[in-house]
Amino acid sequence: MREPSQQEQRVLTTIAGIPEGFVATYGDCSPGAPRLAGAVLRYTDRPLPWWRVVRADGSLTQGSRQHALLDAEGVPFKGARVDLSIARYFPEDSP
DNA sequence: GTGATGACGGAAA
DNA sequence: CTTTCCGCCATCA
Repeated sequence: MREPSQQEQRVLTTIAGIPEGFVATYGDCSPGAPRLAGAVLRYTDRPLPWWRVVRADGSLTQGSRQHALLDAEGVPFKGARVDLSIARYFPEDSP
């Protein structure tokens, strides 16, 4: 297994630290390189809560599966998007 | 080794 | 409101 870079490490740590009922954006997990966050979720073998990661505008990337999981956690929706003004999680408080 | 791809973001038109 | 374009970085072919 390859040693995770500092940026990858941040992505892993951030996603793992998202509390139930909240979400974080790709940009929050990987500032300056949001595509990296997407790549990590695609290729990692770690058990991460991938459904709690949404686009910067609150729209989902994994359609109904993601919607169902978030809805089950009580994440507030505004139409087809997550209401980030309520459910957004800010990783700066997390290690 | 080079080039294309993608679970993105933000600005511009 | 929508569409287009460029930057970003690990993985894939």
